[in-house]
Amino acid sequence: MSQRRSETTPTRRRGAALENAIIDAAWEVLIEQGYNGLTFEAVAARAGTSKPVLYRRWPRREDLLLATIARHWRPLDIPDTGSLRQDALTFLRAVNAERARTLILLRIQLADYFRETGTTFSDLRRRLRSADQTPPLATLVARAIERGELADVPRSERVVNLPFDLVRHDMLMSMEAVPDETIVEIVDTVWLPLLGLSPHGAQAGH
Amino acid sequence: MSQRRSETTPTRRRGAALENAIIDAAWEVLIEQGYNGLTFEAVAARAGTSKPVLYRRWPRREDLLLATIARHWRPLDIPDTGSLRQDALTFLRAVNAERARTLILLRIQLADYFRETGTTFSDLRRRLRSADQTPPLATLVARAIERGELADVPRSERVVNLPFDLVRHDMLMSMEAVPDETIVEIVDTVWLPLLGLSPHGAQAGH
DNA sequence: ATCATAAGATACGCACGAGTATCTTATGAC
DNA sequence: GTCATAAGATACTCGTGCGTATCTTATGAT
Repeated sequence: MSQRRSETTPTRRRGAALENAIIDAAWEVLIEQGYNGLTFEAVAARAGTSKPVLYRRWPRREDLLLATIARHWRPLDIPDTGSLRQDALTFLRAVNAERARTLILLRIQLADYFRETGTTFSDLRRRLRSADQTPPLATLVARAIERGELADVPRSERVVNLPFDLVRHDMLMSMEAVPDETIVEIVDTVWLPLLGLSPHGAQAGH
Repeated sequence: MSQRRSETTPTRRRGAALENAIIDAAWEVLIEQGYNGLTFEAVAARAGTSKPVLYRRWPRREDLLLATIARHWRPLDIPDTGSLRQDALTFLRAVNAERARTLILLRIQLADYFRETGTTFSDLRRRLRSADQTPPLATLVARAIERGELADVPRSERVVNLPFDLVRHDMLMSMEAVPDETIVEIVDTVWLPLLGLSPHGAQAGH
């Protein structure tokens, strides 16, 4: 339902309150209608304001789009549970949670934007990150090596990042959350064996 | 350049010649402009014809879209080189070749269509396939077991289909062909070890 | 030669959204 | 209380495409 002011309280929003309402509206429209549905008209209506208000702040659609995404882009915490398996499961479940999943699915939601601008999802990620970051799974593996849980041998990035790539693959194919059993299977029957670990001591994944 | 007839040869196309020209034009527009760019106006212009000609054959945009995809949907041959590794490399390289890759990337090109219709890429695949098919990698693994190259033990679908999922993941992320070294790495450092094989006897991948 | 069919061209009314102009008036600084 | 600023509303021109109506005429069957 529109946040348009009711007639009995003709209060005009200003500053951060107004801009937050617009950015929130833009995010909702983007997620529900995709990039092509993200129009000034639709966002203004959803935010209960009017087009000149948006044009004054974001003269181009790309400006509005990037401001919207930047507001919702937050890196995930990297877990430290004491066990590589538990670290990986915790992290992948966080990736699969609604907020993080939605950001991954931007790869698809913004396909027309990438084509139109000749940019890529990686370009967008680089633009939004303050600095280069170690991939989270590389950090988890490094900690496991420190704990003596894993042998300190060279491993390809492909193998280290494997569970994240597989979870992301399933998300991109289904556009939905990945079942928890799938996350457990990926870690237990694919990743840990490849790393030279067995899930022998694994407890129930819940 | 449009296939519109030159004035010196005012020949009107009919039947298959006309329909093939339209479907070819539709495919080009779809691949270049995405689903939203696939308009009757754009396709008619590209095909060198006019909108009534399209509307007479395909009254709805979805009709035109599905006819276009059906014309280009062809299953890949499953290789039989005598070696699981070589079978997998050959198959994945075919997947990575332009025609097959383009069909995989429809997952992204048609994102707005799927959202609008509440359907999925899997629905589309089911609709286009004459019958349920064994996933190609399952066939390759079955043949390796028959040759005695692999132990005959139960294996999860996840593990069997892994290299295809990883190649597809990289394609969806980059919207481009996957480097050949990546395909070799996926087979040699991820898949074969998981299956209990070593690429020891592996020759150069070319 | 005749003729039914349909290709191709063009125009039309309509819907939708971009982007801007214009207006009223709420609002917060002073 | 005054006043500059901008929120919100509304209207406008323009561009684009939908889907259909109308027309001319090429074409292949007869």
